[in-house]
Amino acid sequence: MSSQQSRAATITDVAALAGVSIATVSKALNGRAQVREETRQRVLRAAEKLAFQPNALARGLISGQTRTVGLLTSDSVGRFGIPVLLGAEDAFGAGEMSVLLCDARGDAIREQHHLRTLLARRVDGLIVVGQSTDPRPSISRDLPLPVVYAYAPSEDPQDVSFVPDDVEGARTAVRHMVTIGRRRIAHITGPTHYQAARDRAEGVLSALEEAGLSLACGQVLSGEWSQRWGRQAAEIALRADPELDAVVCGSDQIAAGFVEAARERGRRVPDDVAVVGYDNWEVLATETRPPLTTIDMNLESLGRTAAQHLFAAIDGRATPGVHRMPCRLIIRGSTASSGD
Amino acid sequence: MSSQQSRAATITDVAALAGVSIATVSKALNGRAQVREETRQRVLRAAEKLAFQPNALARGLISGQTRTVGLLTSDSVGRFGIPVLLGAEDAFGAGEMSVLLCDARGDAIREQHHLRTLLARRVDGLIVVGQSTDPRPSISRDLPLPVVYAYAPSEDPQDVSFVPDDVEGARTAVRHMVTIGRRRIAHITGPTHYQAARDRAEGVLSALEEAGLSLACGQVLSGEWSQRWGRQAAEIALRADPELDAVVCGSDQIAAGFVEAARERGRRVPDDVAVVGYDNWEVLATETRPPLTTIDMNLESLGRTAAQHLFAAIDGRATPGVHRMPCRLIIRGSTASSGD
DNA sequence: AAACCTACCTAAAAGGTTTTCGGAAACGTA
DNA sequence: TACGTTTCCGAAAACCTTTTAGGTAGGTTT
Repeated sequence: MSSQQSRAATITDVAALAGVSIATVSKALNGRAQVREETRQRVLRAAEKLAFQPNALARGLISGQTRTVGLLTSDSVGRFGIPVLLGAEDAFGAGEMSVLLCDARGDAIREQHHLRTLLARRVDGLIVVGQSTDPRPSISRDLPLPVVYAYAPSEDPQDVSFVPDDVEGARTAVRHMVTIGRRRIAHITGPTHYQAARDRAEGVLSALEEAGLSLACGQVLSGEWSQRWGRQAAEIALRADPELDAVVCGSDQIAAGFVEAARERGRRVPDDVAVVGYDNWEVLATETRPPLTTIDMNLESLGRTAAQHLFAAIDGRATPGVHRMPCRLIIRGSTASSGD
Repeated sequence: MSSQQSRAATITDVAALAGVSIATVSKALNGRAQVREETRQRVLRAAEKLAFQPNALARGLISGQTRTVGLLTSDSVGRFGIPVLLGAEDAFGAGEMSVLLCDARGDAIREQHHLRTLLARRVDGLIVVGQSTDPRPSISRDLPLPVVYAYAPSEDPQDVSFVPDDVEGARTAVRHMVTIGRRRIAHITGPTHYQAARDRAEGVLSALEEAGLSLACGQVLSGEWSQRWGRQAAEIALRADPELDAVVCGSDQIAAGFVEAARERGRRVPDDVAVVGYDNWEVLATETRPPLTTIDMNLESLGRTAAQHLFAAIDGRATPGVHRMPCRLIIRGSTASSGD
């Protein structure tokens, strides 16, 4: 504790220094009328001198508003929760809101515990961030404050949820392949017990149907969300369908594995086989050879939107239901023949 | 707002329901003596029924303690800040502390702004998380609360900082190479304007000297922190020194690039060339072929330690200075010939 | 000179909790 | 009965700020 001041200045200290009452200080500092300009200046100088910061606790006690929201995540380590978190923090940070971060580590007990302390702290609202797009139990029942779910929707349709539109995202990927002239398109993705895998497969199939094409390899190739599976699947797919000219992958990891294996087997990407990934996980997608065309779920934007919607809900204007947020196509070398 | 209760219960409501004064309620709930067991039970039942949660604002106003710490990060997107953040949240979450998250986006102005609001909220302490191990300006001067720096140390030696011991980490990597019988060891790393690159290079050189070896390739190969540079450097190094039998890389990204390029040039890893990375960035390190032996900076542990130290500092027990936290070697296939 | 207005400022209450101190009741003792 | 003890409970102050209602001083009008 090198240079710790005794204690933070209060409005009383400022009042004493400025030679006025605390009521006048409050009005001067908050821009109220009813205070002479000269007096206001005197107060301002005194506050400046004492580095006065109004105690947010006292203020919150009166107003009933803490200007704080809770961010309850179940997915600390994952790369999905973080961008959402950042988008939310971004939206709030612009104003005067602060974010109270709680990580439940996927444990319901811990989540309840955190919920209680957030309630005790009288947060104005709550954002619940999931670790996958699978629906999760609602916590909003009988809760005296607005709640918004991000990434993982609530099971209760009365709640407000924001999720990426994976079906449409996958459709976008397929349409892109069709646009660049590909006809034999396969789909390699993660475990089917993930909603994300099912949604993306659904999108792929519907877009293929629309284009009058059938799925290459005869079926969706489901495995893990790993590079290793991407490599394995590459061998399976390239053997099963030598005419294969495009692969839509369920993740960038899978796509990276595919690209690597295809390259080793002498297939040129994108000339022989075009590849599109999913997630736009930059460190991966930009480092493959060639860099990956991929679908970006706009997670930061999703987080920001969720936060903005929470503002609306705090003001009493909520729009229940699951809101599907658009994804966007990022074109890189794995589908663009003209270099990376 | 489907099922919003009118408003949270206060201690007055509990007192009325239990037929006692608010003072008695407070004492009963906080386990004070001076209250008959039967009365306590009555109060407890009333509180339970009303789902009473003591207002943390009121409580903090009295006690002068908010049981809240601020987490000020400049590195939202990076993979270094996050684990530290998690470790800190972990250490606090175990107790009753909450974390107020602020992201300055590397902007000094925004940092000042966040600092002011944290002060206004009367946080009990502050953790400042940097985005690299380069020293950063102190914010603790004349601040009326304890501050701990994590990952990026403060420029002021009076402050308390926790950083990974990169010099020793790099030495560990080299010693491992020597242990498995390698003699011609090169070092490929990131830009020298990073403290991390300089520290790791220093560690490599000192460990080589200790072992009586000289650096292969004649010099440290500095480039970017990217896979691409790892590939380029592989060509340079393998041409410059065909007898090369080990490479210590400054990051897993560089190591991944090196392994890939070496493989393509027909060098077997680890049989011909052993490779060790840095960071233990799992998604990368476990997906290369073979998986990477690497140095883990124990960032979560570092964050936890910083948080625990902040507790101590809040209690008035601080230990100024830069604390270097040990790294650990993770052995995988890129140095273990019998491995996967 | 009395009444009124305006401009500026202050006293006090409110918000919810904890803590201190005093008081009341019950009981035992002289 | 008078007094001291113990046990339990309640009144009130304190934390810091904002807001409301009221008060004072000076000037203007009748």
